[in-house]
Amino acid sequence: MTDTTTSPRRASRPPRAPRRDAAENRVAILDAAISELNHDPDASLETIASAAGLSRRSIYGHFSTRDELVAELNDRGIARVTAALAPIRHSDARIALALVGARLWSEVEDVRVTAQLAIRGPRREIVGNGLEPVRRGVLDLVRQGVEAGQLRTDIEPGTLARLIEGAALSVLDEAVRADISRGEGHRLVMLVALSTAGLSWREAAELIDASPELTLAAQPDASHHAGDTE
Amino acid sequence: MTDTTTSPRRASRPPRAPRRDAAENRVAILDAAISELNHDPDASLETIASAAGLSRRSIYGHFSTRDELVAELNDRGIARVTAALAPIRHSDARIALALVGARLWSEVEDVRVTAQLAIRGPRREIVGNGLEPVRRGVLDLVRQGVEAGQLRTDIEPGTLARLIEGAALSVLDEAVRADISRGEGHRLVMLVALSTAGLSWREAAELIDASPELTLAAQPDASHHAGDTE
DNA sequence: AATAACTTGCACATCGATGTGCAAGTTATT
DNA sequence: AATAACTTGCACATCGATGTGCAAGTTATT
Repeated sequence: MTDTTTSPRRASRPPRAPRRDAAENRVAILDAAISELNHDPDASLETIASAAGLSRRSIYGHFSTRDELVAELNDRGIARVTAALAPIRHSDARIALALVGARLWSEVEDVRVTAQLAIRGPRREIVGNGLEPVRRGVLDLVRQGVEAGQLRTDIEPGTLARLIEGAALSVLDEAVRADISRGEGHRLVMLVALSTAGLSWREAAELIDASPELTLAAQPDASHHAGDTE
Repeated sequence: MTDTTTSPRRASRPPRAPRRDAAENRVAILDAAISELNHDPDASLETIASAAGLSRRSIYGHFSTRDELVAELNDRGIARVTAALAPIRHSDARIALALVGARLWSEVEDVRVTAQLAIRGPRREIVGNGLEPVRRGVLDLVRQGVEAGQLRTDIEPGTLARLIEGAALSVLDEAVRADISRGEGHRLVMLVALSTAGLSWREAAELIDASPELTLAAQPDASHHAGDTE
């Protein structure tokens, strides 16, 4: 049990601090869970545990139920997404939307589980609540863009916002499927977001290339092949 | 057991024909399964049975295992998709792609389960095989369009084909979520497919409005199941 | 009206997964 | 070196779901 009793009992020796390896294992479990649940949303604790290099029993030392583990995953995902998207503000809604895609992309692995949980499955409603602020943000961007005459007006903003969200998700799916490089996926998700928003592919490319924020965002490391477009 | 023993035993009275209500129940089960699995891909047989107005036990009179039921659902879905998409051929790949979206849309309810199964979950590979021909078809269309200079060239055809597929799927998701009208969804799925393919929203609208095949396809009214095969 | 086809409800076996308790081992920390 | 923190393996209880057998009921069809 990792439970750290914070309440100091008087007239008793101070309890020893929790061990470091335990904390590492906790992280290992979370990482393994993310990875396994990406492949199969119903992966068992047994599967997750062994992917983390631990026994199933040990998981219960860190999370008292499976649901608690998943909830924690979800919270972290939401926190990351929120943190990544919060600072985005731009006079050009198109650029802002592309940025949303780009930032999301850089969180792919960790965020995908959350996204999936939020969209499908019986808990959709409950889990999705945490993402509400993010969705509102995207919706606001869409509205802003529509008013500025930069985005399509043939689809109702609310719907459009969700479609953009969905389009971005398919890029994440494709990324997992085809093991896309970081740089490639980065550009891809921006292109798709802009396309869904109504731009032609040439307009999208132009916008991205002309905008320093967007090209810069592509740099942050290319763990795979950094190779430019062929 | 619905098992119709076709082998005629000599020197015995001909076995009575299977009853009609049994066939109806079978259909009811399939329909209920489609509907329930749309909400929760892991819906139990109990849930499906009661949605069909039958007892769980009765399902085993029609399907010997749960997997068999799901497999049948899947086969039907594939058959319908294949049948709906096969006749599509058009000199303009853009129109053909929009048609793909439109035809898919008209099968929404029945097809969504199949699509989900094909994309997510541990059986992805296996289930997806049946859709291979369809996917090749879309890929061919994309290639055709790229060669004709009608579609975007900044995304590799294979990837683009899957992204279009994914975009269409999000419309289906949105449809279930927001209970979109048939006519609206019809147009939506075409717009999104074309947008993902690289057209600007104005180009897409123009193309759709100028093309009789596409506008006509929108008509087929809101009548539900036009009548099951056989 | 007779009969086969079907449905239902119950009891039961089985499976995979979750979650607990405990004793015996390891390992980080003091 | 001592000790608390942690992990492990086992046994066990429980749960929800699948699948079967069977006897007793219904209902379509002849």
